[in-house]
Amino acid sequence: MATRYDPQAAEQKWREAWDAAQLFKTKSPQEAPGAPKAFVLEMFPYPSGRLHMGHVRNYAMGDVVARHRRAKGYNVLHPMGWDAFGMPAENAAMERGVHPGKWTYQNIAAMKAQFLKLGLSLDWSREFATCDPEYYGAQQALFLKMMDKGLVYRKASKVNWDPVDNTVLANEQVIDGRGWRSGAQVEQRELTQWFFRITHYAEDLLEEVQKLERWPDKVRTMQANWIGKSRGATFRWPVVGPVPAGFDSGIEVFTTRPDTLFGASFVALAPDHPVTRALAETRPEVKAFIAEATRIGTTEEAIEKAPKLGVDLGLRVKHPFDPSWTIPVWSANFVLSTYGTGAIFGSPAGDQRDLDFARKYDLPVQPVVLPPGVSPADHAITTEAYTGPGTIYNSGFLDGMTTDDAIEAAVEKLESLGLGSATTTYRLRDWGVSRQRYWGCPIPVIHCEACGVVPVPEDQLPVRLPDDVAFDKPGNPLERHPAWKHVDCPACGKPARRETDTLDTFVDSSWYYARFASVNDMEERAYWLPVDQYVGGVEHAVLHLLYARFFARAMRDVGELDLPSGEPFAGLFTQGMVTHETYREVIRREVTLVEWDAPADGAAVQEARSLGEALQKPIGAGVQLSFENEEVPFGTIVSMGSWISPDQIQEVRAAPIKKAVLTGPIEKMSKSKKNTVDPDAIIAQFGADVARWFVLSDSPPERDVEWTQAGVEGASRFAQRLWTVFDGLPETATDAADAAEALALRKASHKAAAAIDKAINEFRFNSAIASIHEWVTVLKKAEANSGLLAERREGASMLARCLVPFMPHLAESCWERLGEAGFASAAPWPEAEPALLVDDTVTMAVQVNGKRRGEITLAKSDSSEAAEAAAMALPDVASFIAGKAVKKTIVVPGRIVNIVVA
RNA sequence: GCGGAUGUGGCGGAAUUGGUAGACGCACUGGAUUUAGGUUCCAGCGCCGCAAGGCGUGGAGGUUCGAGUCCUCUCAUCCGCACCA
Repeated sequence: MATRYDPQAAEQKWREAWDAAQLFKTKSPQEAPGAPKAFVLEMFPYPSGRLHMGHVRNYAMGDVVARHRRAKGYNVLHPMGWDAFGMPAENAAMERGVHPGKWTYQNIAAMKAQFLKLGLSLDWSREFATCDPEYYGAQQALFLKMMDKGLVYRKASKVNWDPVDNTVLANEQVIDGRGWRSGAQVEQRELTQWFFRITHYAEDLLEEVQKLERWPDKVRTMQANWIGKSRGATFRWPVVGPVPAGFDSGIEVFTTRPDTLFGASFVALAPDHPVTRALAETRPEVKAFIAEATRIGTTEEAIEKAPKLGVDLGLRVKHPFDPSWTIPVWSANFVLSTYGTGAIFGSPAGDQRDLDFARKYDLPVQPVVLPPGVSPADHAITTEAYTGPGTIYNSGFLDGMTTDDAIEAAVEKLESLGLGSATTTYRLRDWGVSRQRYWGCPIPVIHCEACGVVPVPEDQLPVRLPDDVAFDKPGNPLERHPAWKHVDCPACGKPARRETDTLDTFVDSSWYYARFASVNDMEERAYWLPVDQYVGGVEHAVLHLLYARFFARAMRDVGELDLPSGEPFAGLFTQGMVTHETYREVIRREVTLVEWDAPADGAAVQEARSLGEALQKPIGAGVQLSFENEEVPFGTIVSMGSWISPDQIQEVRAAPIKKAVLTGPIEKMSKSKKNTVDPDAIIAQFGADVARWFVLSDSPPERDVEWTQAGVEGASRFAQRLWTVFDGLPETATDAADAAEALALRKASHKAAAAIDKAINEFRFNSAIASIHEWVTVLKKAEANSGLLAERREGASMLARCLVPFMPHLAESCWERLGEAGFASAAPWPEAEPALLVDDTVTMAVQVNGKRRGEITLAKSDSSEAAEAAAMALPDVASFIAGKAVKKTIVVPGRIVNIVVA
């Protein structure tokens, strides 16, 4: 009788053995001559203190790739570290009085202990945290080099200010007008900030992202949209009469539609355009408009089609193609100061926003583009602008041209008039990196009244964070520290002030992959980079992944990275989330609602209404909600209690007061919804292998997977069943093997190994797991045949090696049970023998008029004629074609026979 | 509004050059083993139908001997961006 596999004992044993053998230590290029390299990387975690199932899935996927590559003969780099600077540590400091550094390193220790239990094939010798002074010191050196190259600069600008986190946010970090972490409504403030010149690489970042074939299309598209390239023209509208100083040469606008210039009826400036602001000094109505526009811009909750607002600035400009024609200049709230020149011309017939604005303020609407197949008399613009292509009319020298030709002709004309030229504009803006926080990388500069901004000399790096800081007041502790910021100027020696802003933590994660490849050896970096396979969440599609691409270029250009393409991640995989059902406690009220509109206790009705909608379905199904086994009739007043965790369900159901459990939607695991499952508890109960197996098995890796208790238990049962394949192997064969059966079993094993190999290469882990299931079933069936021992042993040996990427500990136990030497984790991949992958017979479907009526099995060498004859001879086929004329027969060798009858 | 995806049994999903739709897993049903629960094993499991057979990949058309796969239109859901001139 087979023994049971004990994951707890086995997993610890193997982890210790791997560790003792230094199995996953990275080899230098010299130690692995001739082997191709593979840098496998998962996005490193923020040390929050606890591992969650999302981590397990992310790192399990990376580990499948790393272990598979290792078995395939690659020299593998698979490191791990910590993205350790950030707000939560400061929040902990404020709430609990613990130093952010202490809190962070404690969390790292706790999480690392959890990580180790997962059995990941990581090289921990390269571990670092971004808050280690060695790391952020190197980052400071990099910052100074970039400053030297002009890739870093300082300017006063409007910034996104998060009033909860008390810091600045980059544009990428503002989502729907709210801070990405705090969720607070972001305000605009004018501050002097440090910027990375990411726009310097806008064109390259856009062009190269299209070439990253091993990135998901979705991410590539998102980045391309974010960079937002537009070709158009920038040109001046000469101003009539006196204008604010500096604008006497005219108002500059950007457009992508110069072909519609003859339809222009106004020029509009952004509310914070310098001209608008200058006029506001003397004109109260302009000032009032700016205030109103700013108010709407920042407080509008759901930015639902904010109304078009404007004010006539009282200026007029001359049309570039006809100086005798002048049009008014307005300021409008829909014009963005940050895009293009912050000014537009309105051509209402060809742009919906311009049309809305023109209708509201009664400005002319002159159609200039005729849609194909429409006559001028039939074309009228009322409330819908026509933005499509067509023929230009009402437009002087552009008349009769197509829109495309007219764009070119108009630009040429503008150029010849010396008013402007063709330009390309990007939506992407420079990356503001100043943060008014303590727990981040100090910006290594000193401000001197005499010398200005002075870089900290290299031999004084790293600029370390002071340890003695207080978090009792909001704001930046570095600013308030009594001594830290007071230093002497490195240039003139006079008293000066240290920069107290720290760098955005996204800077830390923009180059960590290079540090993993080598601390500072450029040759070693060149060997490992780019990362061959990067694995992480899609939420970083524009933030981290764009910044990292920028940094790789910047590092290359300052000589820190020999990476010609500038692309740090050759392959990217974005994995789905781990979800779980949600549960909510429901408390019954001793009232029954007669009608929904009954004016009962207002709040209760409100709750009952919202719940009533949710309950209609479950109650229809008859089982979802019951109090003490009594079904709740629709219309009963209940109140929604709090979210409860899966293990509280029994407790709530058994509660003496009338409570029930409402099963809610399946959502991403989160603390607030209490639908998390603790990896530690799962590992303690089932083992790490089972946890890994389950998060990879059910869904394709890029989609969400729903965690279910039944699913984990199924995975655990399968692990035991797989173990019996090995544990049940007898030492000696008792019968002679049947040659045909032996060959069939060998073929099944070799085909399975090949299928698993292919599926892993294609990131179809769920398919690989399905193949392992089938394989185990085949091997279990073979147990009844006592003559097949050699073939069973061969299959088992291959299976153990194919199992390594998924359930590495169990694979080792199986390997050991087989009596094989060394570690399964170090064994080469079981390559299938090509001869065993081909069959000499084929099964073909037989169709009559495209409907399947039977199947035939033939030798592979049989001719099409033979196949046709065999098909015709099938009784089921014969009955369908009896008495009918066969019009033709299609034979696709090895696939199908289709008989077409009248 | 723009952009990107995705729609297949009760559920997660296979089918990746146009060629046997539903692999594999979960759930469920029946049976065997077990004092019982659990485990394990065997069998069944798209829908309608007693059967013969018919119908089936969101919907409607089309191309083809043959369509989940290709084309046109359409509906739904999810994600991203959102006054970007």
